Amino acid sequence: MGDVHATAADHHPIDRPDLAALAGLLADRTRAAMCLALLDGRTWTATELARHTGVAASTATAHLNRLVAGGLLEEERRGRHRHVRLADADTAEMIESLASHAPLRPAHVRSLRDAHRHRSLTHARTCFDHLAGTVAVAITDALSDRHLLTWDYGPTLTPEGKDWLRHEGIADHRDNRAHVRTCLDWTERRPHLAGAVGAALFRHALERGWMVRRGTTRIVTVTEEGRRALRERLGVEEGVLAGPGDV
Amino acid sequence: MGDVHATAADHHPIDRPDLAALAGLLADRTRAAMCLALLDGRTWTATELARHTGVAASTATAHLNRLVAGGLLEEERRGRHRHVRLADADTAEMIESLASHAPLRPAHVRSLRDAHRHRSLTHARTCFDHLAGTVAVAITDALSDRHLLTWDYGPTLTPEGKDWLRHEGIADHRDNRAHVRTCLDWTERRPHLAGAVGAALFRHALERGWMVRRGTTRIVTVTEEGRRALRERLGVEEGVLAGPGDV
DNA sequence: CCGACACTTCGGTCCCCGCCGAAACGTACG
DNA sequence: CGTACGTTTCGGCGGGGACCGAAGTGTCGG
Repeated sequence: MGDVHATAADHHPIDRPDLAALAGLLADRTRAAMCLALLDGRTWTATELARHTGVAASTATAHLNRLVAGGLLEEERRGRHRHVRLADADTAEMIESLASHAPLRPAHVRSLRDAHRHRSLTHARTCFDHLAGTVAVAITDALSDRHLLTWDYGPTLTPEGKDWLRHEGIADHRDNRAHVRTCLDWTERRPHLAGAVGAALFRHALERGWMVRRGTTRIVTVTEEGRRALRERLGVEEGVLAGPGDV
Repeated sequence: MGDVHATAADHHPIDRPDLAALAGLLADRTRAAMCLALLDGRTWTATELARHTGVAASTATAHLNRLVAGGLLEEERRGRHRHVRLADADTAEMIESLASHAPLRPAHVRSLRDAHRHRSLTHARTCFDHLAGTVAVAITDALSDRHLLTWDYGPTLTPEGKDWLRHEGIADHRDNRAHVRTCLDWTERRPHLAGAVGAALFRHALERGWMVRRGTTRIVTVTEEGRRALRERLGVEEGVLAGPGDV
């Protein structure tokens, strides 16, 4: 039957997901650290990332090339700067989800500053477009306790929950198919609210001055006003909301 | 101030997720292929996986060692055989989710058998404990059309949906917090029903003889009886349910 | 127009790891 | 027992890629 391998096979080009290629992008300490840093949803320059990960500028260039080519990052050249950010919310979710499944490794803490920064991160941080950390889990729990969020057959807003969002003016008007997702917290190992509703809630909190972002990091602190608002509106305990001391 | 790095830092052991380590496990073609194969939820022996991925037995041993050590696989030694399977449904979801984000690569098709196998896989296959492929997407769409499943604020069963499951005898009695999740299909790039409800539905279909698994592969075929049942109960079009010819 | 700066390219080193075959080990089966 | 078979260990080979420093390109600011 001679040469067979050039017949019907070519008519149906077979595409299979290249899992190894995607995983390979994240399989390096430096690139993983870059992606984790970019989870703050901001735009970083190449030099910032190089300094943050502790590698030479030339090494950072090579890594960013691969991440951009792989579609994980998007770049924007402005003058002599190379700005990069995560491609989209979907990519961010994938990375955060992967991180939540990853084994925990004891990290080398060099200074008291490091230790404090870590405490702040576990307390409240951004996760691309929504909130993560102890505070996020507490808010999620509070929503559940008040029957605004239910877990039967998957996390969903209850009718009361939808009304509450509208009443608070948080409802995401741009799409009426707002998405409730939950995100597993690495520190808490418990789910917190994510998706479009989680993002709208966080945006709302920032606009009302309930929370502020700490400089150029992922760290978020809850303001005095925020503590009051969250206690009054959701019954979140003040103790949980108090950060690890003021910096 | 001399030696500082051995003070308060040690009191607070800092654990950070080792994203690179987890990704590294999947960053190899052979290991990725093994995990993808294991997505059928079955138990494979080391030799089977070696043959399936086309590597020597000794190479397979090394890979399995790493996957087991990394917690992705669980093993069971029986006599001279080493049986492995994915650690749990959570791990399977993570891999499938990662696969759905991975870039598609044109695969090398060697034979007509390969091409046909691929068509069968895209039509209907197992995804650990539930169904994936064109048929799964069609069923999910049908559930949505009949308002048994809603997408507002995240995928959830409607009250009608819960009643329908109970009426059909599909309800998962083991836990009343059954979980609705959706899984992005690589072939369709559209979501299909997963989670506990998806699993219960698939189990039900197997028990009623609506579908049968094809040998030791992930391939699933819809029986004549299944076609009728799905059309009558959910209004799924027969055309979609017909497989790519009988083998 | 000249220095400072952000980034890139290039050359070179080093190490990790995926692969194999050969031999050893242990179990199953006649 | 002895043979067959599934799996493991070991040695060795080869390639890919992570890293750096030095030199080059382009841009901004004085």
